[in-house]
Amino acid sequence: MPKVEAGRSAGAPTLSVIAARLGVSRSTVSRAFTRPDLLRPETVERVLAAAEDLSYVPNQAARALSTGHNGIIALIVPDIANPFFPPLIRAAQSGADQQDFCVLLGDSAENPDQETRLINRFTRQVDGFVLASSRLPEQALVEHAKRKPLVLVNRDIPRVPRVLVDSTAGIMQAVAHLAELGHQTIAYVGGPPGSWSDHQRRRAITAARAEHGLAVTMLNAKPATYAGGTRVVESLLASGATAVIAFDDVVAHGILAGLAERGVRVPDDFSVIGCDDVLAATTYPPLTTVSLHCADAGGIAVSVLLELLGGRELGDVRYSLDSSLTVRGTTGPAGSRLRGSASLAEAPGRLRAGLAMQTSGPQGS
Amino acid sequence: MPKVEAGRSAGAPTLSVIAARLGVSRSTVSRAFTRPDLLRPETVERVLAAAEDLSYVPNQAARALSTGHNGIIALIVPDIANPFFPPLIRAAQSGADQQDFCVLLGDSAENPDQETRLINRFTRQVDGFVLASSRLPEQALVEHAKRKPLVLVNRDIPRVPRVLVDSTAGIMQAVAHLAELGHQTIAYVGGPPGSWSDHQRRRAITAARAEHGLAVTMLNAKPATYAGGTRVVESLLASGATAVIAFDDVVAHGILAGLAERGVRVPDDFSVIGCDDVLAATTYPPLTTVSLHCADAGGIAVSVLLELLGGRELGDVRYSLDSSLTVRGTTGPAGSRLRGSASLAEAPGRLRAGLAMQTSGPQGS
DNA sequence: CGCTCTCATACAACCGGTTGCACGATCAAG
DNA sequence: CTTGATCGTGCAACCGGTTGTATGAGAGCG
Repeated sequence: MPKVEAGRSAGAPTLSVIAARLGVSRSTVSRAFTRPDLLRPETVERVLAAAEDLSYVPNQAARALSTGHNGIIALIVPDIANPFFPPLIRAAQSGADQQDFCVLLGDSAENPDQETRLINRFTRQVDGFVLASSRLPEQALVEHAKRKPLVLVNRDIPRVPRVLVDSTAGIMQAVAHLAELGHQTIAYVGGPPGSWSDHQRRRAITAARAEHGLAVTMLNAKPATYAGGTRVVESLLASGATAVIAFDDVVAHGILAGLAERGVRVPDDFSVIGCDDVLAATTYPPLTTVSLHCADAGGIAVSVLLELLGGRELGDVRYSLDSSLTVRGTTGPAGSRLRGSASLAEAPGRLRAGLAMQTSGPQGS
Repeated sequence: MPKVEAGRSAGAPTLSVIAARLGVSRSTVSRAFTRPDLLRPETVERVLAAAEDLSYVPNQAARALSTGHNGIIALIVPDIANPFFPPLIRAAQSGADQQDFCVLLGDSAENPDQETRLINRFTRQVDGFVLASSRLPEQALVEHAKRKPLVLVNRDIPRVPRVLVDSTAGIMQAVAHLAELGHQTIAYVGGPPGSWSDHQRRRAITAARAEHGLAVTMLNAKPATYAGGTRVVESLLASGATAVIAFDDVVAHGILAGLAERGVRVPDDFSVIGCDDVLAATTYPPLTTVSLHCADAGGIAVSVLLELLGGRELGDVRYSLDSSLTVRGTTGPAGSRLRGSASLAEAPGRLRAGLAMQTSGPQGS
């Protein structure tokens, strides 16, 4: 069995080998691949046949060296395991692939320093960047954008190409939906600090609150994970809310679990709305959530980047993808919560106090 | 604002620029980075300072051309969005990063042709491959392994380095667990054709069945997704089983949804066990599942690959990671299923027949 | 004081493609 | 039959590093 060499592959044939074999020059062989229109069709034919025969694969490093582009773009996300990203990554990879680009993936672990490290490392080998939900300060991003073509996802910085998954409309619909169901006090459980999406959602909720005359308690899942969602349930119930909008589907599921543990039934006693619509397919009842086009964002970001690489002048690019509420099974009419008493029996003092307060308030529908 | 050039970055300084500026030769500059021990410390100092000053970044393509290695490894998975993979990908990326390697990610969409395309495309730019759950025929993989260093995850091919997430132990425990709970007829809902994991799980179940004297119905989720899981519920109930082991957590959740739709309560009426333990954090009650060390698999695969690239001779590498059952909330004692009659009331004819058959059989516990 | 020997650095070839330009052949038009 | 355009191909420089070898300066030694 032939041993595979570590560095350059064993007998990987080069242009010269093919050229020698055919008695033509290296440039002819090269052109057979890059500019076949300059060659006699028959010559192209011969070269390709020989290449095929030797299973020749052009050396991309050499090509990159002379042409100045590598055919690679970098995609950096804060957390691959966050279900928001895989669809985005997949779309990005597929879009890149269609135009003969590869994707270098980086996971910054929600850590700006790590993100910077990755950017610096990748800079050597890629033609451009897509940074999804970057946690870097605006100034740093502007700086990087000057050095290499760069497209942001879910960061809104003027004059830096960006693709935004805009949850405003969906969140507004979510609030309206809860209002229609008769909820009067709701809560928002926020996400990680520095998250553009979180900011945007907070703003949307605040705006919608006025319109519908609701009381909104702002809480935070710390961290913004399933466990964080479960943990926040105590304050959530104490707040007197009868419905919650969560930063994302993961937190929403954590909240669902926390509610279930306390015997609070969903949607009978409490309504829960998620955000992202990436986990709908994993619970029963299925989660009412704000659907975003996160996969599209990945595809669009890549195509913008490739346009940029193609040298096109695009001006100030700012794509905004809209959103809408998808009503499924975790939202229902308000006012029935006090029937379920299991939660009261088991509830700790603070929770009970919260419920008592709630009782004295006005009850809708 | 300085325009960023498409191809090679605007004024990206090269070795020569630094060399000229310092009045030294290019090789000296180069060695300041690669072999500083050959230079006078003071010289190294000066070079590094100048490099820093000009924010010099070595051109990886040029480096790759002369050294023969790119500092990139490829990782190809069948489906990024399958929650089994993100932890694996993250571990792989992080492991690679620690040794100054980058990861090119490919998604084959469960399609062997696409997988081959990606491999061929990537071959130009990477030093080696990690193929996770490859859908390629054994022969093709052996062939590829001859050309480039390659490590498989969840494919067991002699003389090709491989890391296996072995679910046998966990599945055995799962069957034992169900037997202890008094289940006598159980079902296995299998995964995608060609999946090594599915094969392995089938074998484990078959082996365990004999030991515990259980009847096992083999079913298939088509496709092996949430929707497929939901769809298989009808035949599942018709089979007379009172518990099911699903190919993976996603299918298990689909089954949970399908059961819930029919009013079959879990775990009171029916027990469900998943596999992978990657989605436990998304339902209530939390899923009883077979825990695998999928993240570890990614990390190990990468470190094996890097050892290979380092030129180490490792012999026939075959890592096997074990598994175990994690009991959570979706499994319970058998025998109570017939109490829940909602499902009977709504059940279509075939389902009812299935239940009738079941009734005539022996009932445990 | 001259001769090694060592050390730091310079020179130049090379990695494997790409590409502007030159050259010779072919062919049509004058 | 000459002339000039056109076409196909070869030549050679170049991309930006790496690395084996040559060179020169200075230290150590007799």
